[in-house]
Amino acid sequence: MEIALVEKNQYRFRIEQREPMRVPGVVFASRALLPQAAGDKALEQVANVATLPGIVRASFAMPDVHWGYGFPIGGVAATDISHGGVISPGGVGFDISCGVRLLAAGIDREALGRDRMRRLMDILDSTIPRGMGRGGLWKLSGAGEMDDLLVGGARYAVERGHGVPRDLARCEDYGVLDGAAPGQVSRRAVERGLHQVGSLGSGNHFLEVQAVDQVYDPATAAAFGLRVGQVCVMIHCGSRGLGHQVCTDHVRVMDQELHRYRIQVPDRQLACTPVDSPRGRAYLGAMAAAANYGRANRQLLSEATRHAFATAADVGLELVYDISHNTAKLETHEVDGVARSLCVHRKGATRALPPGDPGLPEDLVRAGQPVLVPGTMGTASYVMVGLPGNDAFHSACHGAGRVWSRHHALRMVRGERLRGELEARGIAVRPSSWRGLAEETPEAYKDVDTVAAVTEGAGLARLIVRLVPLGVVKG
DNA sequence: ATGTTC
Repeated sequence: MEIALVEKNQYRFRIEQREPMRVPGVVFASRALLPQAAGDKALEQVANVATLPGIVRASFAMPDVHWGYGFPIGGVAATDISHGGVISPGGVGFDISCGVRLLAAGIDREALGRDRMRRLMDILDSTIPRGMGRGGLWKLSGAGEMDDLLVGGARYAVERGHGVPRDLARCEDYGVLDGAAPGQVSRRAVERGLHQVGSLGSGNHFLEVQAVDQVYDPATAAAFGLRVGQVCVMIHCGSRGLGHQVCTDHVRVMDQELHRYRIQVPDRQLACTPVDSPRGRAYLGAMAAAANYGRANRQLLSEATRHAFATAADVGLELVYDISHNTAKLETHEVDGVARSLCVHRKGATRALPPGDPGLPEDLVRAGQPVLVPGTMGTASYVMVGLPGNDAFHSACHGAGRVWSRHHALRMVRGERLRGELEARGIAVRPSSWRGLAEETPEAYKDVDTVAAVTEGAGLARLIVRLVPLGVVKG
C-alpha cells in the first residue's frame, strides 16, 4: 500500500485514508524519528491495521514505532465490539502482557556505594533466572496450580507469599486481568509455562538497577515515591513460552477461519476474528490467562530482587507501578460523542491514564498513571504520567524502539567488547549470552531521550523522572 | 518475543 504522509504539526503525522483503509493513520513522531529507513515497513503496517473491521478513530503509531508481526510494535488500534469489531493476536504480540515494573529502593546511590553495589549485582547475577528456554524461580505443582495462577495473576503470587498486598495496588488492574479462561490455553502452552514462572527470558528483557538522575515534576515524583539520587529497579519481561504458545495456537486457527467471517486483510499476519464471536472470546480468555502469567512472572522476579537487596544492603523495595505494553483490553471510550465499548489493542504501547481516572488506585488518582518507558542497555529510562486529551485511547510509547535488525547488530558489534565499554562507563553488566548482549547494543535502538521528549511534545504523556543505569542483569 | 525451524 502506498503511504501518503501529511505533517499535521511538529509531532503528529497523518496517513490519509484511502481504500481499503477504514480510518486514517496517525503517527506521533518528529521528522527525525519517522521510520523511513530502507526496508522498514512500519508505516505500511499502520495503514494495513486501518483496514481492520470495526476500527474506530484511527490506526495510531507511537514515537517508538517499528516493524512487527502484522501490527507494528508501537501500534494502537481500537475496534467497536458492537459493530463487527475484531480482535487480532498480532495486535497484542507474541509476548502477551510483556511489560515493565519499577521498584524504588529505600536508599540513594551514594549511600549504596561501590562495594555493596558489586555484592548486589553478584547476588542478582546468581539468582535471577534468564536466557532462552531457562527455568524459573517457582516450579508449579501441575496443571491445577497453573489454572489458579492463570486466573489469579500477581494476586495469586501474593496470596502464595510472593510479595505483599500493597504491591497489588500498584499493578495495572490490581495484578489480575479479568476474564481469564485457562481452558483456552493449550496443554502445550501450559507445559511450556510450568517451569518458567519467575524468569526474565531473553531478547530485550532485562532487570536493571538504576538511579533517579533528574526530576522534572517533584510533586508527581513524590506521589510515585521517587526522589533524586534514589536507587530503583526496573524489570522488563513477559509471559515466556506460555504466552508465545497461546499466540501461535490462536493465530493459526484465526488464519484458517478468516473466510468464515468474510474478513479480508492485506496481510495474513493480521489474522483476526470478531471480538463478539466464540473464537474471539476464546482468544480473549486465553490472552487474559497469559497476561496473568506475565504479571505473576514479574511479581516473582520482584520477590527475588527484594531478597538480593535485603542481603546486600538491608533495604526494602516499594513497587512504583507495573504496566503491560502488549495487551488487548475491553474499554469504554467516547467516539464521535458516543460512549462505545471498544477492544483496544496496544502492542508495544502502554496505557497512560490521566489524573482523575477511576481506573487508578486511590493514592495515584490525583497524580495520574505512571507510564514506564524503559530505554535500552546503557541508556536512560523514564517515568512519565498520563495526560488528559490523549486521543490515542490514553496510550503512550513503551521504550526506545528498534532501528537495527538483530542480524545487523550481530554483524556490527561484539558482546565482549560492548560489555567492556559499558563497564568502563561504570555500568555493571551481567549477560546471559554474548550474542544476546550484542543484539541489544544501544546503537540498535532509537534515542530514548528523543522518544520521551517527542512523546511529551505530542501530548501523550508528561515527563516526571529520568533514570540512569547502574547495573544490568541481561536476559 | 520464542524449547531462536511443528
